[in-house]
Amino acid sequence: MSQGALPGFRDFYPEQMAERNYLMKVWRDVAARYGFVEYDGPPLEPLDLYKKKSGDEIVGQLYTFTDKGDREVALRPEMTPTLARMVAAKANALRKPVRWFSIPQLFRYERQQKGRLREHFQLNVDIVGEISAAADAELLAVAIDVMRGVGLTAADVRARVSDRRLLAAVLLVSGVAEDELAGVYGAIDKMGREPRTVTEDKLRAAIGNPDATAKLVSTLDSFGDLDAIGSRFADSPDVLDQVERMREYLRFLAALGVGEWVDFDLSIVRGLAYYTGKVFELFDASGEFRAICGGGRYDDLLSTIGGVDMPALGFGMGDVVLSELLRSRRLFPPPGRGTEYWVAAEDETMLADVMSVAGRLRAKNRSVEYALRSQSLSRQLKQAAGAGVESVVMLKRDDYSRGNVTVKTLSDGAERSMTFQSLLDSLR
RNA sequence: GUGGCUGUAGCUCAAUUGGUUAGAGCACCGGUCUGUGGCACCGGGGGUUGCGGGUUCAAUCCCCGUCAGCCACCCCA
Repeated sequence: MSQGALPGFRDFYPEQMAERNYLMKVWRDVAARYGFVEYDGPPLEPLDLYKKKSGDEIVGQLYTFTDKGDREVALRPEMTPTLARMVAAKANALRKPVRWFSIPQLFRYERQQKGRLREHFQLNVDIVGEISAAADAELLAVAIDVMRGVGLTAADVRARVSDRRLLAAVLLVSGVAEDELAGVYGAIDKMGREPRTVTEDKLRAAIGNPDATAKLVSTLDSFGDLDAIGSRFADSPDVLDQVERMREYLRFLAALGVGEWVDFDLSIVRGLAYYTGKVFELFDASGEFRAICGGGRYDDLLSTIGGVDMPALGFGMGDVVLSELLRSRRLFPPPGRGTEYWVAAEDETMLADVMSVAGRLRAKNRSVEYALRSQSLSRQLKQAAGAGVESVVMLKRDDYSRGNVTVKTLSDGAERSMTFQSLLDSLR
């Protein structure tokens, strides 16, 4: 076996490159449809940029090294800190709200698994400077429209939405202490993937007040039902206020035409510590793959990183899981047509004539190939068929000396004789 | 980083429960069909059986290590 790429890194052969280009085109088209403009930043950043946001423990999961100028640097594991820096630097000059997107290649030093490599491309879409839930709805609609753009339906993919503030209100009203919230978040985040008894044990361990635990456990069944949450906590103004905000969000999503993709699910927490409000994840409905996309509101990050107080929200959608899903559903488009014309000569001494014809066709913006050495006509046609060209321009010695060529259509074998000039004239 | 499963040509798989020059199909390259392709036929390249060690008269097959892949944990981009 030859040694392949480094673990978790990919070689993109033409076939995979076509898939990657297709996906990126959909990403760009959909983002543009919503008025987002593309930006990019450096793939290498100061290590401090990530420490500032996530603390020192994140360093173990990054590609880091000391450069020749003695700087601690890291390959970017995510785009948001870079975005925050860039926006903060020009905060006053930018028209608000900022609607930017990017498709960075990101790196993470972790053991690879299906759907999770050490390198991937990720669509990042962010809105900065807008607190309205309309912005949250707009953001999720972009992610869902990408699903539509690649041919997936609301039966294939579900968007699960929640809000940190609603969850916090429910927990606090139930009697969970402020400093216990983080531990409870962890247990709730996993409740969809673990037996209920495990979740209950974790809650008991995380919460000091037994009454609070009992109340919470009895509420878990209602986590997917916003109305049930509302009626269960009807005596809590804090919860009701958040329930009403969630209803507004869901109304906006329906207005944007993506309501049928969305499920309310209070157990969506998202791991990142910086999310402050609405959060969402996109999953394939069969549960076969990892999350396709995750995002939400992170109103405090700009001030943490850039020293500018601006509300912000965004999502990341990686190419790995989505590509796996599209491959399994056979949704990648068939390879596009490659070369249009193949120039072949009946006479093996005519290679220079072949090149001349190819050159003039290329000057007309046509893609043209030919055998790079003199070969039998049989051989040339075989190569033309292998290359998948539509037409072969055949040069026969006597004919060509009078300015004539024969154009053969490979699909039906039909041949037409014409002057080369008329062929050129027919091409705009 | 921890644990489990797996590892034979580019791909999919064989190889009498250790037995001697590791095979086939597809793919690729070339040839014939006496200069018009996709068919058919013929031929060719390509494996130190992931790598290293051990047991044995003998290892693709058994044991250990290592690397890689897959899965779970961790963690989430």
